[in-house]
Amino acid sequence: MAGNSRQAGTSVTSRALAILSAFDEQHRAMSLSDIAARSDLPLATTHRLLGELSRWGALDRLPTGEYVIGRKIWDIGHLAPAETGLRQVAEPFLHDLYGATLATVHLAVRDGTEVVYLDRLRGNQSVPVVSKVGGRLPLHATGVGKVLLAHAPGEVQDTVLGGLTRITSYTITQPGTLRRQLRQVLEKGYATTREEMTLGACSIAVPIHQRDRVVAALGLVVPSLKGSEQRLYGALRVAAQSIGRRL
Amino acid sequence: MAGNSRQAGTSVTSRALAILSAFDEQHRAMSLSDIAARSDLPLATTHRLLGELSRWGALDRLPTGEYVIGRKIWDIGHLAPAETGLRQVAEPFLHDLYGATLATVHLAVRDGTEVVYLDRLRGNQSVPVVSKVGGRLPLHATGVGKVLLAHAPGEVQDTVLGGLTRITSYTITQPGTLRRQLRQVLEKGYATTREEMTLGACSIAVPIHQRDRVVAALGLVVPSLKGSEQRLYGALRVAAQSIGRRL
DNA sequence: GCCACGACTTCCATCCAGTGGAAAGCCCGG
DNA sequence: CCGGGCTTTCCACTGGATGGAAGTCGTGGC
Repeated sequence: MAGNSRQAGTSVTSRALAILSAFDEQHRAMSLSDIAARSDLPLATTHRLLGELSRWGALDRLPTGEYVIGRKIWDIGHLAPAETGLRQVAEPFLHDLYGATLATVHLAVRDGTEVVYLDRLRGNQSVPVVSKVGGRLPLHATGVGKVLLAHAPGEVQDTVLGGLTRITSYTITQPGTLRRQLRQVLEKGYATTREEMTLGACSIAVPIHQRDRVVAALGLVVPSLKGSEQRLYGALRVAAQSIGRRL
Repeated sequence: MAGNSRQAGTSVTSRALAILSAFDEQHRAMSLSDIAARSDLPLATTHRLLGELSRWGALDRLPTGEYVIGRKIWDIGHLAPAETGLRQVAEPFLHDLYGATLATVHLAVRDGTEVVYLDRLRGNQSVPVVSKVGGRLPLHATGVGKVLLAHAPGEVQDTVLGGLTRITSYTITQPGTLRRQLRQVLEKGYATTREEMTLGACSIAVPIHQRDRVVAALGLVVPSLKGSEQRLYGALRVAAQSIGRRL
């Protein structure tokens, strides 16, 4: 007595992809049952797909039996032109920026209503930051996020402004306040945050233009912007222009 | 009149994976027909699978109609623990190394008979290097490669020694010579190359130990090792030990 | 201007590969 | 030694993937 009653709209391929989607920052290692539950697939099916994915190298298996994302995915991911191209070009300028400011340097793009960090240079003894390369954060509480949001289509802005979650006591949660700031970002050419994402961390960020489109943002994280805002902005602007010219 | 005669041993999932495998360093952007040819699948099937993969975000489509690896793969790849964990830990030490030496810094692991570069800090005006983050190079012609090869299982060594391809006129292609060097790597604790991969570039590299296993290699690329070998080795050893302790 | 050619997209009858419930292993901890 | 949770294997069934062919689009040669 065997069954067969697949849900509508789920091709075989998308099931394999659903399994990959089950992994995220909070779920880097999962057991068979976890994965089956999170991807909403029957155990037996999940088991077979996990086998195929592991054999190919998309997943690895830990000694504990848990599954994790494998090297092959990491590998192939680095062929993505947007990410890698931009990174490649920006890399030396990020180093220069770090050398000139000793602040944590961020290179980020927008994906939907989130910031995705493409690269990060972390100063050794500098402010603690939560960003990770490949990681995501909300658009409204980071320097690079505000820049990207200010240059995003209106509908994206509306979505984000409609759900401003509080992260620290300084996070901006009033749509009106943020909208005003976004207008200023366009006027002044840079965005700042003051402990809105992490207590003790302020940031300043500028857009990177490719031709006349904003494709990424470049930011610095420092303990305080007091007095150094213009100097940091100057360094950022030069770097962002140089990167943009080379795209 | 439709047909259906699938080759044995090709599950649906592996067809989707075959498509992803069709992409590599030399083929970052391909048309439908290219992909179908390279993954040895019928056009119509490839077309449908490409559609599914694109819809999910595994692939993007350029304005020209060509397909490229999409951000989602890049994203998920960064959840791979081996790659990301090691990188995360090593990052600050790589910066220190760069600061201390101003040489190009490499962090790499072995995958089969190749080096995979996990991270690279490129000095601005330093020697040109061919490595890319996520890229692969042969084991026998790079500093990090020799280290990883020296600590690899015998069968891997045999395979590599059996096919030493020439890259520059200084590349070591005599199995005996290389085998002798590998023994020295184990004795001295570090490996060197002299223009074996790129003319005008020498390198020095050390292993990174996790408990008592060699999990990665750390290397520097400089115009010349003359006189600075011991100083560079010292800096590398300290960094590698610090990284190893934190794993 | 028009046709020919290549590349991409859509269609659909066929049929076998994927499916998933169930049952059998396996492993701990009590 | 037994019970419960998790993983692995099994297999009859069926509906979705398949791919040859036909349709469409774009382009360049004459």
